[in-house]
Amino acid sequence: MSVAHLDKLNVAQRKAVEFGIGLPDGQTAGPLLIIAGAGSGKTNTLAHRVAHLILNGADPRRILMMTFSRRASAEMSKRVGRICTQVLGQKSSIMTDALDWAGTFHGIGARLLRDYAEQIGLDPNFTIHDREDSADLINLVRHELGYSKTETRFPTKATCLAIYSRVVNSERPLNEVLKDVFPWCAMWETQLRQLFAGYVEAKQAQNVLDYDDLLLYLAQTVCTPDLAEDIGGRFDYVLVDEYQDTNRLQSTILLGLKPGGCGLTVVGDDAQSIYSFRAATVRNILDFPSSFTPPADVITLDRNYRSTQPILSAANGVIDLASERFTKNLWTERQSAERPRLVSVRDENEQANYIVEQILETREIGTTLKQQAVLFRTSHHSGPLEVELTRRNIPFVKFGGLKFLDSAHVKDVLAMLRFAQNPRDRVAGFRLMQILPGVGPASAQRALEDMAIDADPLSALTQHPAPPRAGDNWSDFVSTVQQLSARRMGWPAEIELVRRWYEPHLERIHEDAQMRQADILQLEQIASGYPSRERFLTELTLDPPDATSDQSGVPLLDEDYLILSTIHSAKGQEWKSVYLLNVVDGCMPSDLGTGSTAEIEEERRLLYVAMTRAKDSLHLVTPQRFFTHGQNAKGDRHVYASRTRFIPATLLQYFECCSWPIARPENARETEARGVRVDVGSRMRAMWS
DNA sequence: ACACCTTGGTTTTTT
DNA sequence: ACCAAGGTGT
Repeated sequence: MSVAHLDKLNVAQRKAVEFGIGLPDGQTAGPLLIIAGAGSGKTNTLAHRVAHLILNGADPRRILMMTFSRRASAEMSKRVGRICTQVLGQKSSIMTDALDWAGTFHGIGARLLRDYAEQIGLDPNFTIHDREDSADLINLVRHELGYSKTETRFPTKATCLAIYSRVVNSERPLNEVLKDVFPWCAMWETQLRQLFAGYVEAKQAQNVLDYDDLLLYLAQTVCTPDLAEDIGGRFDYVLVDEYQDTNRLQSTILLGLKPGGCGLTVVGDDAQSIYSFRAATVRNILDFPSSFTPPADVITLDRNYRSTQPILSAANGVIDLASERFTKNLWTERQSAERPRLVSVRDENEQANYIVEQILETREIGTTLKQQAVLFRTSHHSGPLEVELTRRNIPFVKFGGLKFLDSAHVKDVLAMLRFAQNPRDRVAGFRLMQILPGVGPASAQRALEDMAIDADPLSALTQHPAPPRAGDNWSDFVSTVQQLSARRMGWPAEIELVRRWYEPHLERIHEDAQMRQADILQLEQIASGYPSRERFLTELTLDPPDATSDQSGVPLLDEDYLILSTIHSAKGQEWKSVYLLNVVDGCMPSDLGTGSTAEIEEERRLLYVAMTRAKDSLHLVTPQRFFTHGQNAKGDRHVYASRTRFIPATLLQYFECCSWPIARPENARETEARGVRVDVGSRMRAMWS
């Protein structure tokens, strides 16, 4: 057996790859925790371990690989595929095709729940609500309970959902969560409890699951002895990447799947924990070894292969100031004379100009656009840059932030498909009916009520009298639903039917119907890539197309384009050149996240994650002022900003500090020489005299 | 009674 | 530039 692939690994990596493989009597490896710093070849090591397992006779169909985010999951699958090709040679495509239990916790959850639905009393036709849908449903219950008319303002639907989600994901009681995370809502504890009870009942009556249910139901399932053995027995090896991003509920699932920790490997880095707003906790990593008897083995990877020493020194400097650390500083042998740049510019427009110039310059010397990325804290920070890129015809793809699927018109079309799939889905029905002119919340509720109490909701809908002023629109709607449910035309012809029903409404409702229509045609394109309506609906909510580029749709694969990404979505990625926007207080840390020290610490780790994405060159840009688009009560248009608090004066030694554009005195003189003065005001007055 | 319009108060990051 | 209450018109 060839072990050549192991030669490229360092001692620690190799230990992690070979851990517990080749034990006598076919014993499986015990639990293993790999603490791995940024760029230490973490995913690579995991991928090698998978390849090595297969090489040593493990059945790829019985290997489960999970992570929290879709981007990380895609990266993991890609790397495993590549390593397997190298290691396994020609057999590899058969083997990697069989490795199909790879995905996010939510995606794996959805898949397992469809398999076990019958056994846990779930209708396998369940539909999945995204966050918006869940909020809408919670809002319906909120109205029913009369909480929209309270004396003082009841929390909004989004806040209610956030609280609910936090309770579920952190596995903590409501009163504690309220006290710690949502103190301003603590007075509503009783009402919230009632609201959540109603919400859960509504979901069950409508046969829908929300994101949290995918985990919650799975956790419940794997904690039921018989089923646990059955599900756990399907997998010989369970590997989890980005373990610091998991929360209590997810660790419950893991421990349920593999109570003894046999075949379980998790990889993580506490310095990169940036999802605590989703109840992720570093305690999962810290407590992992002692969750088992005997405790899990721990292997640490602290050699960085990605960045040059100056970049790494700066990043280490930032994370050194964190109040709590568990992992060691990273080291590398990649020397370079170039320190990361800290660039001061006047405002966000100059920031955009600076970045565009640098990017083009870098491309001139041979770094493609794809090897460069612009990162930012919140999605809208890239606004001015996107304008500039579009103006100068530089193609880009943006990850994170507003999605295609969030736009109203796309949601309308999807709601129709969902409603036909599952007529008990009230959120979908409620939305659809109100599209029709002359139909509002009251008429919609009445129709849905009729459907809800009927054993056959569809026939209840046909028999329901049309609302007085809805006219023909109502019967058009009903017959469209019927045709879709009858499934005569098959997929993807169905979506064309939906489009034809929706088009007149689209033109009536929206001024910019043209652009929106193009989106719907694009949705149709995407839809035709899926084998069935069910698959399309499920996979679209769990795995929506997350990249948005300027209008014309995602650039072709062979085209070169620049990457724009939120820092969160950049996790696990790397680029030759990285540009970080708005490295100023108020953006990093976001002034929304400066409440508690824990939040500030998370913002610091965020900066660390961003900086460690860079291989060769790193630019942190600090505009002296930036726009806050009217969110403060004050509504101040621009705010004067100072450098982020995470880079105090003591750390400036690690950076090359400069301002841009470089002041050129002769330019100033030129302007003055040209300086013809015009009194525009007097000309204006002259116009009217 | 209901749909639709106006006005006032918000907003991160991901599944 | 977006969502949730209250007011107005049919």
